Amino acid sequence: MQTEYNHQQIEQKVQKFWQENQTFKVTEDESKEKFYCLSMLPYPSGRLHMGHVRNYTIGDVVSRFQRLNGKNVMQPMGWDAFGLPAENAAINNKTAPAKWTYQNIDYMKNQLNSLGFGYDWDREVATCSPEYYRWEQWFFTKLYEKGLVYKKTATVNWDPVDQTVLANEQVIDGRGWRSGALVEQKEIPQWFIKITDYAEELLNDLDQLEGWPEQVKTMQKNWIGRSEGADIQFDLVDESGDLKAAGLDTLEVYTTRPDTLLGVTYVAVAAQHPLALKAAETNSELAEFIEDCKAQSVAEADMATMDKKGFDTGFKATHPITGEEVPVWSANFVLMGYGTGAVMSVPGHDQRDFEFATKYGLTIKQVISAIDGDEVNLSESAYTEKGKLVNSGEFDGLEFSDAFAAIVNKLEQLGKGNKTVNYRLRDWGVSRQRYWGAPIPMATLEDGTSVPVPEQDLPVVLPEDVVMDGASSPIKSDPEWAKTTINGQAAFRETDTFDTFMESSWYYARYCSPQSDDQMLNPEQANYWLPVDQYIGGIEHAILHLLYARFFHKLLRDVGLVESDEPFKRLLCQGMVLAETYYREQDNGGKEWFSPQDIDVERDDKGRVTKAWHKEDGQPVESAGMSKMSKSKNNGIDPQAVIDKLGADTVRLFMMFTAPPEQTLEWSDSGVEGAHRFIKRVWKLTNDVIDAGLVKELDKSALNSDQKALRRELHKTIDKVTDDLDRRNTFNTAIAAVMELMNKLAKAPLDSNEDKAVLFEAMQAVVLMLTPITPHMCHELWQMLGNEGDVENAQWPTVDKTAMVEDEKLIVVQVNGKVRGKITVAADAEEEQIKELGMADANVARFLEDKTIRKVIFIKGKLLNIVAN
RNA sequence: GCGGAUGUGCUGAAAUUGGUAGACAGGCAGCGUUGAGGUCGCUGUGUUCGAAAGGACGUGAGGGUUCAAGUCCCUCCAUCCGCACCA
Repeated sequence: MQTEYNHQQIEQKVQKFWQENQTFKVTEDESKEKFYCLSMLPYPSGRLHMGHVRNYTIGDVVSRFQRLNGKNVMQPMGWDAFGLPAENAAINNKTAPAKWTYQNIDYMKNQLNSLGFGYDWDREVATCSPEYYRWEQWFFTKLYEKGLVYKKTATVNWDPVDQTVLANEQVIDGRGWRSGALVEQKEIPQWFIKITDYAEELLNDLDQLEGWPEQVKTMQKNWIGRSEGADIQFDLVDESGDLKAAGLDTLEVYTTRPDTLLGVTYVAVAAQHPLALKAAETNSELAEFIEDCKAQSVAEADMATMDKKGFDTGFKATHPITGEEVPVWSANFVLMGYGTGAVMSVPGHDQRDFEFATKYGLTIKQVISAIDGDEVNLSESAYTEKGKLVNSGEFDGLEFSDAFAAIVNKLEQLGKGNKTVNYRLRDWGVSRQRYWGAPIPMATLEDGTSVPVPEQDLPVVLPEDVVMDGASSPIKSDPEWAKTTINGQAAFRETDTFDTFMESSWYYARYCSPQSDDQMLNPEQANYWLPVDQYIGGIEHAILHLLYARFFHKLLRDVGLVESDEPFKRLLCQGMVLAETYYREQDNGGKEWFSPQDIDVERDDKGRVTKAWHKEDGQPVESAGMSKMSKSKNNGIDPQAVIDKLGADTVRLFMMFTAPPEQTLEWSDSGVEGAHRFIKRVWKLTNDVIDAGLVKELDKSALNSDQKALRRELHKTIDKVTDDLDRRNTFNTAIAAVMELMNKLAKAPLDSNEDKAVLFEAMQAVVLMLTPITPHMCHELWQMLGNEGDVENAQWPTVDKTAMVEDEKLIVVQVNGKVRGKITVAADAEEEQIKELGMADANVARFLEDKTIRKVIFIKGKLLNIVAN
């Protein structure tokens, strides 16, 4: 008796079953191999978007696959609940950020359940809850005690109209997004964590991460940016002694090219450098230049592309080796907050210095010549290759590494410098001047000293019942909130909050003991589960989040909470989800964007889109191709609508089939429908096999050759799918293999007992193989096939190696590398025999006519290439 | 600008170790089922020459290594991601 495939009924029923049976609840079990599968936790923005659906589908497929393979699988989920959007929503909707956040969490949790993800919800964590962030605050005070936390001034974007600090994304073309005022750079004191103390280890331990994509490791390596160079001191010419009195009589610079030291023709300092400020006291033009630099972005991308500008401070520095005087300039591309705020300039051999020197008429001196003796031309650009020294006195003729060593040695003798290792990585600034974040557990005593909030006073709770006025943080504008006493002394709390990267840097560890209320982590539980076996998230987190989380793990290790060195064994970075974009030009030159769901298209006989128009008004629209689903282009597809219409299994299947996980995925309505058709075909074939009468016992010796061939296909498919899901993470090819098998199964006869037994074996395996991807349907089909127990607790199918043995092989025959024939030979045929058969092929023979055979290449079981002329 | 990736039919893609390019799907076309539409099933579908057999060409562009290159090497182009306060 056939039953109709009804996704709503099935999915609701199965989801209820999972919930009632707590199917995905896990505890530590030493008798089983553990598998910790983690997807990056979402920001509760209101509704799930397709990017979430893709990310979490991958995680759920991996989890269910590992479970079928007998592992004790933990798959938790939580909420990265602090952040800027809650503040914006609060201002717009006149609600408190906390209320908005909790409502979103409720809604999105339901959505996650409607997609059938197998989470252990008992481990749920919301990072905005005091039970969570109290441990982050505690940990921060531990780091403070260990000397890993310090305070220094750093630059922020300041909106002078709204009187508020802006995030980089709130600065558009140099102006505040709400006020439109020109944004200024402002220096304010902020807390930093010394990630640079761990730079070496963060770099070296990348080698341990065999399960990480090379590209991510490379990006991290470049980000950390270890370099070997030298710190070099330039004394300033200080006849009056004023500079010495002000402590400004030397400049220290770092360079990776000490071999070019003799080519230094000037030194540049940041606009905010004390030396520049001192010079500006008596030079109003310089003061103006420094003022202009305040309006300039400090983002690396802007720094690299902006106009290089500078101004002569009038000071002179003495070259540490030659004793020559070189001018000291102030330059907009030197940052006060990075390194020493000063650089030496070698315009002959550094492109940026070259452009600067050319612009301001500074001396350009060649000190490097090409090793191959080619002429070095410094009229158009700098010569940045490493080469042989010239015009460098006693160092002439040395090549890079000898020159490096000799010059550093000389500097050491003179007491003017030394060899150092430097990192591009900067310390982690964790202060944010915002309300919706974890309060930084520090306070200032009346004498101005900073102290950590004592453990018994934690957590410092963020008040949740607040009104946002759009400018100042409620805990900053309330004068009472900051007042406190620390160890009996009056003090003011820190009103800045933590960078939200703090919360996401240790949540993976908290999931192991989420309810622990006497310590940050329960080390026993943490060490059972950690490290995470498979971590899945967006490539956009490849550097910052993953680096901070790796750093935190090492910090947790060093306070004795975890044993491992690295948090994430294997990493998968999934690509973005794209959709078509359509627009119409508007009178004001802007574009009006239309949802792809409101557009109809016409195609030519090749299937190419020739015309597109809006469904409602019938008027044409322009296509702007595929781009990332976004509000600004109005091309987001709401997952909920698709789940309601076609079911969660269909959405999951489409997501996993359409592209390999690390590539971008293009949304396609017809593709989704195709996925739905496949699901119905599996449903129907299983029902056909059941209706024909189930034969569960298979007598392998009674099979005819077609039946044997079908079993061979089956076991080859199991073999491939297992490898694709386990080692390769190529879910798309795994599904394609099952589809191919299904096409063959659907055409197979279902008459004899042997037919039925083979089909039963095959459908059992198909259902198991699809269970990770379309779990609702498979749960139901597994029961309909008469199995005892639930598919969630079943065993992944095993490969019958004997069924895979082939007695014939197809050999491709090439002449001079081009395919001219294909022959089928016995699997155990000898090379000589295959050569004979190959040359005997009529078409092959035709191409060998009148030619002499020079060489024959034979690749066993695959190919024969006859080289002839 | 720097760093990382991607580029294959009409479209999404496959080719795992240098060995049959285009599996699997979508679209389109045709046939069947149906009163019709939809559904469902079947067939065809890289370009080009040819009645066919079969041939030539073809993996962003150009060059190279090799018996053999989508895959390795060099140069270039285009697109996407990250660049430290969005998450």
